Amino acid sequence: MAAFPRNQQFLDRRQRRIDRRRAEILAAAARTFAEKGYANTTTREIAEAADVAEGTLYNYFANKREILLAIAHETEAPMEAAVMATEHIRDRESVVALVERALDLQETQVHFLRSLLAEAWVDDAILQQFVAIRLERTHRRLTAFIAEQAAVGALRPVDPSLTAQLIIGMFVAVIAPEVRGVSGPRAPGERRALAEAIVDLVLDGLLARR
Amino acid sequence: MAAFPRNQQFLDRRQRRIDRRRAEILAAAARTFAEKGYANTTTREIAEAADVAEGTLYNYFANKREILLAIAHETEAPMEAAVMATEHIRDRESVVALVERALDLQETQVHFLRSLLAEAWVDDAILQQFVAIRLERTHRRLTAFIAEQAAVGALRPVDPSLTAQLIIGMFVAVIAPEVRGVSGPRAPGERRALAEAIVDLVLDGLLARR
Amino acid sequence: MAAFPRNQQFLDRRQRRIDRRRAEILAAAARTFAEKGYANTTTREIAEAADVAEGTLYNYFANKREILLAIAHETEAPMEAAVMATEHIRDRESVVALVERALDLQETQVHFLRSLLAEAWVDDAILQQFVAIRLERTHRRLTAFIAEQAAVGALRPVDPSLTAQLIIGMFVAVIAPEVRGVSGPRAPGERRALAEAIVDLVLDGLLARR
Amino acid sequence: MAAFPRNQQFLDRRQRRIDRRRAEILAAAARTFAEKGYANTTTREIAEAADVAEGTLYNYFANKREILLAIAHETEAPMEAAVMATEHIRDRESVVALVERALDLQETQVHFLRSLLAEAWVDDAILQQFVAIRLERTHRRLTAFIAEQAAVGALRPVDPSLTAQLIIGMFVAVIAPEVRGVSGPRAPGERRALAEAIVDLVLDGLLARR
DNA sequence: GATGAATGAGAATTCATTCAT
DNA sequence: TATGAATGAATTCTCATTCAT
Repeated sequence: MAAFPRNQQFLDRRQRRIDRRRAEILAAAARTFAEKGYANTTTREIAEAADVAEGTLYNYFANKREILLAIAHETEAPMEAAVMATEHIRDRESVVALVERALDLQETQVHFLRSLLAEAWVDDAILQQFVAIRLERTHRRLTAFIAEQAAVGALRPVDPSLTAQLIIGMFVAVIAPEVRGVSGPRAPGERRALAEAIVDLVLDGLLARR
Repeated sequence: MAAFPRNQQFLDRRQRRIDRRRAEILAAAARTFAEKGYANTTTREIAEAADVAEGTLYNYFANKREILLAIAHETEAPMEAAVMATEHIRDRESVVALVERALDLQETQVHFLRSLLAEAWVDDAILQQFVAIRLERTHRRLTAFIAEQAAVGALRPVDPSLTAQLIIGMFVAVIAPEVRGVSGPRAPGERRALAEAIVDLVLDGLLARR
Repeated sequence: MAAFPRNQQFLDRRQRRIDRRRAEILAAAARTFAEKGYANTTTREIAEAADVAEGTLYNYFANKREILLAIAHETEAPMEAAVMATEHIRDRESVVALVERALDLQETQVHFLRSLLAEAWVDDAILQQFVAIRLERTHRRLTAFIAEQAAVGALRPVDPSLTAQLIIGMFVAVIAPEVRGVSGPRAPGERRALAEAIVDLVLDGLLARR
Repeated sequence: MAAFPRNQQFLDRRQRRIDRRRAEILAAAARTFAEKGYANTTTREIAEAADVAEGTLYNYFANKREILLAIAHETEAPMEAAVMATEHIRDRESVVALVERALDLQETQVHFLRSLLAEAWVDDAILQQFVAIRLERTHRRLTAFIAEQAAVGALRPVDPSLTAQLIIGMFVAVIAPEVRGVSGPRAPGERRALAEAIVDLVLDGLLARR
């Protein structure tokens, strides 16, 4: 039928419009949640930020909490990628690259992350489902890596689990200010220096060698 | 006047009763805020947890936010003490002692801290007034200490500010699970091991020495 | 014009399609109203039950209330027929036939009637326009019939109006469970027994004759 | 303790005030539900009718539906009494008394009943819990009575269950207009005539005796 | 000081109706 | 005509705060 492609095209266009609208609402909500926190944000504010009517929100999300969960899901892909990257830690350079990547949080992702983390302090389901689960995986991988390197004599015989936790802490400390919104994005050069400093500290320690 | 001492005594007793009641309310509020977050806690819940009537809260605090601020103020003394302690870092043992102390958060303080930190993610005034200000002081002291030790050749010539930030991150990573409430308090022996591991890692690094 | 018949035919077909669609919507709405009540039924539910889009409803009816009124109008013909039938009460057999017919409510009509009666409890316009008006006509006819039969000595000298009201009450009591939806349709044999029992009771009373 | 009675007295007074307020809200809600139906009545309207703030409703009832259920419960006592009264049917006079009593619905009860019955058309839980259950009990008692009287030869050998249903129908027909609100309360004399007419019709039938 | 019922502004959510496609 | 996303007024319910007792 000749009409099919044309019809299909219309459907596609409509679907694209819907997808775009959904993404706009999500971005607007993330911005607002990041600014004031989930509980202090009203659906009216989200609607205004997204430039739609309040009722329109409910054509895309069942309720306010579903918006938060959708935001949390949006962070899954990039966080997953970051977790995967911990597989490839081999040498100094790979670690530096990893830290750099972790600092490569786009503006949008910053809002999504801040919304997520602020709520994770308060909402056990969010904490467990979207934060703890990934921290734990990262921790496991790092622990395994350290243990394995220690076994072959490349690293000192430290407590692998504890050490992994401390390294993650450094990591978090580095991204925290930006995620919280107290400092803007870092310049690329700064990122590199930061990444190298972490690796340096972790591998060589502070003590001066005689 | 002969009546004075007796009157004074009454006033003291009354004052003590008032102080005690105030502290009870604060502890109850901290528990509840820690469990559900400030915004999700109703004054009714606070009143119930404190076993007083809702109206009674308003005899002690001007409004709900003042309760939160009072909680934040309660954390000032212990946090101040922790900050002060960073003055005394001299050798391995002093650092270990410091970390141990930081882990010495009483049950009550845990609730106060969790309430405070959860809200600091969302409320700029809280963040600035009660958290950032102390982090910055700690960071300054640590930076100065590292620079000074490097100057005399006791430490390697690292970037002192960055290193200070990373060390604080490790610290935070270690207390975070308990503050967030995902793990219970640690056994004393565990604390010591943790403190030693941190110092070990920071000072000697991970690399195996040939 | 030669084209006319063909054109006409198209128009007829289109008109039939429109009429059919309208009837489908009405039936779907009646089912839904009957199940949940007018006020608890959303236009979305009606549309889904009729398998059309929500907007389509508004091509056939000006608004939700017009759908209810159209349903009410649908009940006019059968109820009118029932009212007319009261004209023909002559002997036992004719009354039995009348009651049987009243019980001959089709599945569809049951939904229409339930929607109508539920709303008549709450909506004065509906009550007056579609229910009361017919009850009154029935009552008038029955009253006249009883009076007239009493005048010729066929019936006892009762209060005709009151008696008419009581008879209508029995009627209603008999169809009520099915209309309300608490009992399914009755078997034909049951209907006949019911009709005969009513006539029996009304004409002969309960008292045993000596 | 001397203070006890005084304290008790205060509590009683407070409790009485609370009970009174609750009853006022219930009466106001019943009036409004009776006028517009449950679903068409807003909590704002109830509050206005009760002359309290909207929030106050929720100090007395968990939600709007609980108000309806409380209304339904209010009808329990009088309806129960009416059902109990069917026990005492013995002779003409007792039946007349029974019908009279059923017509003795106070203004308030009329609103409560109308709210209840209107909703019973639409809400299965209400129908079952508050209406059907009592109709069934009444029906059982009446059936048993008729069967027993027929057994001793006092009544004709009719179908007791069917007859009971028809009698209930007459009853309902008599009270329906007032409950629905289309006719005002009847004068006492009228009630007596009505009651006697029902008994007359049921016992003696319509047919003239030769 | 203590109480808790009353308040009403404000929140999330629903839904009849409109209208661009 | 048919569609269904968009709208925003209206609704139910919550909750910090007040105040009479």
